[in-house]
Amino acid sequence: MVEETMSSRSILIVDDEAPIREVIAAALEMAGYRTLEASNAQDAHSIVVDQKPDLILLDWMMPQVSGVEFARRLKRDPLTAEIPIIMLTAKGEEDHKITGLEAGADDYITKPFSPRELVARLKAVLRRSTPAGIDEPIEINGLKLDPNSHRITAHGDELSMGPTEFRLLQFFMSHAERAYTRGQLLDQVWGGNVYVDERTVDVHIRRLRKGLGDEFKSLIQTVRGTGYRFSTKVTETDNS
Amino acid sequence: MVEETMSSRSILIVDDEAPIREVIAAALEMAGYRTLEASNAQDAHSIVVDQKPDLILLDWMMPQVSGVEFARRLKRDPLTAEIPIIMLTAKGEEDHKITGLEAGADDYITKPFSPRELVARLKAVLRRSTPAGIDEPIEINGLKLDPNSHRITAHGDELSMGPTEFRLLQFFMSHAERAYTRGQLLDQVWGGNVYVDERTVDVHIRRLRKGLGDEFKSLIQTVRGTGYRFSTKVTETDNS
DNA sequence: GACATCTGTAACATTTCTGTCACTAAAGCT
DNA sequence: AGCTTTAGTGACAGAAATGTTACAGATGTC
Repeated sequence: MVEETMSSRSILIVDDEAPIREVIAAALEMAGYRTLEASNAQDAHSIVVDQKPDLILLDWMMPQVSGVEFARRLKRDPLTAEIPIIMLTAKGEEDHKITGLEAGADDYITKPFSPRELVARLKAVLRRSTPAGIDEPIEINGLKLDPNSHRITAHGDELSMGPTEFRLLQFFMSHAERAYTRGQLLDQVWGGNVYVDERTVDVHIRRLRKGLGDEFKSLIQTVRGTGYRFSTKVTETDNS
Repeated sequence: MVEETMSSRSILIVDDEAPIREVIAAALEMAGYRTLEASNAQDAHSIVVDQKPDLILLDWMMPQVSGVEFARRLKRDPLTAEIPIIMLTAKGEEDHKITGLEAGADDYITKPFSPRELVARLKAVLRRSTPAGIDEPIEINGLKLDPNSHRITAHGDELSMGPTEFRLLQFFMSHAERAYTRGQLLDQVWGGNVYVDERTVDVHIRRLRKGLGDEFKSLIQTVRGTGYRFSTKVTETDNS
């Protein structure tokens, strides 16, 4: 997995069972995050206000104030509403998904889950919810991608492509001039926790090239034996 | 499903029931993996230490030492901690979330599962456990090799060559001024246990020189009776 | 529900790479 | 110079990687 180098974020883990908290904390710290822990909603709330964690992992089942209730409360307060929440639900509680969504959770993880999955989804949520800065439009040679309006234009003309192609292009444009393997692209664009054949990447590359049109499709270059690369340096006899 | 040729990875299957092991082994071998089998923790441990498998498929339920216990043991030992583990759990055992997390499994598969799913998830785990480091470009006399973009440029102009030539050049550039035998090159560039005629190296040297062009091909020097060498110092005997 | 869109996979087509061989050229040796 | 050994070269068939197309299921919309 290709790691992002960013100032370590802090994650608040809210669960009434200490062993679970510890396991999760260990996994997150291994992945380079700082962790905070709380066993109940009261403590959790103090910590949220006090430490402003970057994300909250919230167990659905908790004595007294339930996870849902706590989430709802956080989302109501403008001060804390922006903090993304990932709900931890156990098998069989999946039906409560709707309630959870209403409460304002940003993602769900169903127990049991692997540490990798946890970290992967956590990253995804963090990436998505990063407020400003990262969402700046990227423009290269007249090809402009705007993450906010979700639009791609070539010299002003709008190009249309599917969501996956959009994310793929977005990733490429923000990581130009570097070759990525299909596996890395799956991790970065699809999200680490999917089980998809690597050849699927090829198909989406094809769709992306098609969507870019003749003028820009050459920016997506094949690196034979490795993967693909987004590069403004066009070479006819391109190869590895 | 046609699979990659990569130096086939070895997977250790640990399950006390022989039929299950065989089914799994067959599926994995079909997908191009080498398989090792063990019916209990003791055997499994010997194999792990001895053969260093790339991944372990571990049944949750096992007589004597349970899968969880075994996993925990492996993760405790620095020597084996890096080997990813996929747990096989049966229906109804799903609740053992905490134990499994603590044990350090990298993924879960719930029986019954399709061979297809197994292979897919296995690939995903393997993919993630083999990170791609960020390497520094190497530059010598205007010849630059950049592992990140996977490019070779001569004074800015891109040179094109095949994957093997790329690796060969990469090896040479990071081990300049030293002669290597064909055997050593096969080991280093082709990777350990390949059975390839040594003269094949000559052919790739030829291709590499061709790819480098007139200006740089003299950097690849023949050491008669021994092998080849990458050197910036042009030998006198060549000046005739 | 009919319709459109998107996704992942499989199957087939095409391109590129690989390892060998046969042969030539050069170097070493007596 | 002859003879022997070693390296350079071009051609080629099979293997491998990538490109392309078609399709079935999933999802969302009206």
